[in-house]
Amino acid sequence: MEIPKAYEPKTAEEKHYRRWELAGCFAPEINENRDAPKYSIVIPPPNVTGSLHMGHALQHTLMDVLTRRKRMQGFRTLWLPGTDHASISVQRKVVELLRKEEGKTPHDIGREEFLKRAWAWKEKYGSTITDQMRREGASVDWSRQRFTMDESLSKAVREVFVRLYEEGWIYRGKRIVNWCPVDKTVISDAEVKDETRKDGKLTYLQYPVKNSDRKITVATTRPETMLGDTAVAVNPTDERYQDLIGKTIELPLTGREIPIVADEYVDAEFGTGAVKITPAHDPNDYEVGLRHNLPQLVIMNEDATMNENTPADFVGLDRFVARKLVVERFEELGLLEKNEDYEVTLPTCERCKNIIEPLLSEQWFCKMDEMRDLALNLMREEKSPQFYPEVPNEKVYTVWLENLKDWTISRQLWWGHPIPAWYDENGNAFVARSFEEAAEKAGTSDLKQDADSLDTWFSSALWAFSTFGWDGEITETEDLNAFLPTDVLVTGRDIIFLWVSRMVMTTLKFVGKKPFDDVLITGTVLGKDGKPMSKRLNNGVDPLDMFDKFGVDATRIYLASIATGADIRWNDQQIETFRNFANKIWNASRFCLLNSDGARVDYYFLNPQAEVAEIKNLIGDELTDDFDEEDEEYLDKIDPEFAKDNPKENLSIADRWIISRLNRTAIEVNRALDRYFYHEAVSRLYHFFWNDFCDWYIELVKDEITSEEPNIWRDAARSRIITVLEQALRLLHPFMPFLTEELWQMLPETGSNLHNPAYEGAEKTIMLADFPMGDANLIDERAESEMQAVIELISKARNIRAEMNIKPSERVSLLVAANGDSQRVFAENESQILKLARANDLRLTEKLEAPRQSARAALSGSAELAIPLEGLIDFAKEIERVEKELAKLNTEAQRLNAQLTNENFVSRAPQEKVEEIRARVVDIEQRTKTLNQTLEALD
RNA sequence: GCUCAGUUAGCUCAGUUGGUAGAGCACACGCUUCACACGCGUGGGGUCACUGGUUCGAGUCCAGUACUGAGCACCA
Repeated sequence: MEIPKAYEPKTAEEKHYRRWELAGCFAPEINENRDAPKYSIVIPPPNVTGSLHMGHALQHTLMDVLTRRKRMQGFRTLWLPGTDHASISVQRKVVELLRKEEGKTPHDIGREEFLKRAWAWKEKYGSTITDQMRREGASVDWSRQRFTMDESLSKAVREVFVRLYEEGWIYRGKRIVNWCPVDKTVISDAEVKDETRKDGKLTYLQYPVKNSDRKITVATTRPETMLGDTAVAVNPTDERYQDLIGKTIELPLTGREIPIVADEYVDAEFGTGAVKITPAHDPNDYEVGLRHNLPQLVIMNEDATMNENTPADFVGLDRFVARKLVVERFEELGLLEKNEDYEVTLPTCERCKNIIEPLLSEQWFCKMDEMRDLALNLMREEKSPQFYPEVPNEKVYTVWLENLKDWTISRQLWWGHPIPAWYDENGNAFVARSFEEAAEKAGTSDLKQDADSLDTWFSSALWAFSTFGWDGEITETEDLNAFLPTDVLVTGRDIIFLWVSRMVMTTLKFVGKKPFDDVLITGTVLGKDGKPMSKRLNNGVDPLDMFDKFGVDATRIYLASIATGADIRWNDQQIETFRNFANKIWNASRFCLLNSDGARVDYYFLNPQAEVAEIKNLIGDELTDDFDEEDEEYLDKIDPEFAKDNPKENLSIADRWIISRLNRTAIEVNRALDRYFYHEAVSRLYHFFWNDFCDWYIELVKDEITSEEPNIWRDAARSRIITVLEQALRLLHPFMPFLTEELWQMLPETGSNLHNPAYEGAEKTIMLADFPMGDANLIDERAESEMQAVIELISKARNIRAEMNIKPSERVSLLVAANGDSQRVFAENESQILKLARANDLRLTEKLEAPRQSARAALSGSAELAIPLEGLIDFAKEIERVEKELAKLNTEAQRLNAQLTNENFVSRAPQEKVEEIRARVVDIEQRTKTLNQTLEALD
């Protein structure tokens, strides 16, 4: 077999995905077990405008690891993919394309034509991200792929809108909203992001009082809005302004006269104690305006230029230009009191980052009270959904719900779900599932549909059940029954409000079920500079570049190695670690494969007792006369006399040790993944594979399996190592699907017989192999401690060699003093010890008898090691080495003794603990004694 | 302003019932050891931000301080 020396990720990556997909491995239908428990995840739908970024790669990896493991465990597993229509993003792309290619605006071509272009755009570019998901190895069921504007999902949107309207939760009203002048649409509170700027100004403007030489000073961060002022307010108790309440102000620049009103809202302590009131451009002013019956004067256009309600020389000016001009004019009039630096917090549009303009506007709103309570009750009564990590996410979620305000759901966009409302010529609204229904309600067909569309998050809110076929008319489907609630939602913390909470609310209301059990909130992958990746900072890392450079598997397992929920600063060196790990797996497998003649993958090599039990179960406990020929080959397996000569049942300490380590690892990996502790699972696998399997097990059995002589003992050893490897590959598969599949296919005698019973008929693939759960009965504490002693002996010998500068080619002798039991262990592993310590003989005695010219080391269990170094020993150096060791022991002894002489410790600490410390002190004393003798001998 | 999180080896980070401080990388020394130099062996390196408290015992629990970050509120 020709196997390249270095792992080439591309080769494996190109080979397997399509095969898996064609074989139907991703669909739940592959599972042949009728009674299999289900496991389901619905993907957070990426935007059709998006291309894969590190956040996706992270989330997809985490979802795929869970999905692949559960699938291997025999669950009926579904990971449902899909995409989101992303109305603002697509709209912006299409507008831009239109401008560039044809120099036209959307209004030039009209709504219908615009939507055609938008669909075309979606068809052309909308699958970028789903193609990239194939590259990631994401085992999603493409046959169930959804898009938020699919007919069935759109129908669900209309249905939900109509029902909420009919129940009075959705209404149309005039309110101050967040207006994005660049996207030219309203956005919801949740889509506004506050940004603090230090270069703001607080401008103090003087307003002359009519028929008086008094002026009243107001402060503002947005001077241009004074053009829309319809009052000045002061606190009713403010003595400074008592005589001015009820007077009139001649508003400069406008020629308008406005009243001075008294309102509790004004804080007398802040600024000048007088506030300009602009009801149409500020939410607080709006409220004040309502209380005092003030006019609502809108002074801006939808692109945030000044409108015809402003003086002629302002009309058409951008808001920021107008701002400067207002200040200039006030200065000219001598009415500018001051203009001081001020730190301001500006509302910005989450999507386009431009500054939001609060604006009076008529929109559709959704009152959340009822659905909010459903969600809060679910949390209170069932503590659901369960957040991971629970702190701080559960609180963030709950507090947000408690303070929830009405949701602005209309958008001035064409791309999206049209609002199912029609107006007659008098402007009466008819909300209906279709035009026909609306016409019936209105009693006329002379209706015009609402020009706006719905917030993209409105359809996303239904994603948990609309993806399973719920459309309002159809409310039960096989998938809905089978897969809802899903097991876990994996997503980022930025959309807990925008999405997670809303799915909980709508699913409870419309399906009467919770959408998911768990919510796993991932951290943010930051750039190398520790800041969130962004185009502006140019600190982004493209996952596809990482795939090319380090391989998909290395990238995946690196992403999984990040502690759950923690932010991570991107670092190429970390991913390189896992690229090297992939190569290590490749080469260890290569070694096993190069020595695999006569070997086969057979789990019973790792658990012969299970085979014996199975055979006994098969043929009965007693060997009766009707024992037929066919059974004879089993004889050696159940008869202790024969078993002696059966290599399958004669396990060395090293064999029992690696089997124990393997099972311990499997148990820990499963335990960790059950708690979404991916990083712990990765760490366990990494160290099991690299340290236990490669550094020790391969080295310990190397001679045996590379022996030239083919015989049953060698073949058994080969089968054992290759079976351990195969188990390790299964454990690694959810993290590194391509590498493990590539290698697994090369192993001798792998087939669908290794599959989980649920997939017996399927084409052979590791992704359907039974996931090892680990068997606690195969954890062998004794083998582990015995092997630990062997490892310690070898390590100490190597340490002496390195510190004494003994050439690798120089063979040494090992003199070891140990008790009977330890001697047996060392003797059993003599050849391995000699090889790995580069020694040519090992002498085991009760008491150490070593020449003066020896280097020595104390081992655990009162054992001692000496290496005679006649002519080689550097006494000064050896003294130094031993003293260093003694110093270490001394520090520890002091600390432990301090504890033991502390009466409080001895009397109050658990007896167990005290005994443990005592035992350690004894051990340290023993070692110290040994080393002191060594020093004496050296003097 | 309120709330929360973080502060552990040069770097990036683990450390869940309080009981000998860990990993990877980097660093030093030595290796053509027949799977792997994307490697092998050995080693050095930390008063776990600071102050106080609880405890026989604190990286771990409590209070406070400093710095970093996030969310919410305010923002005339």
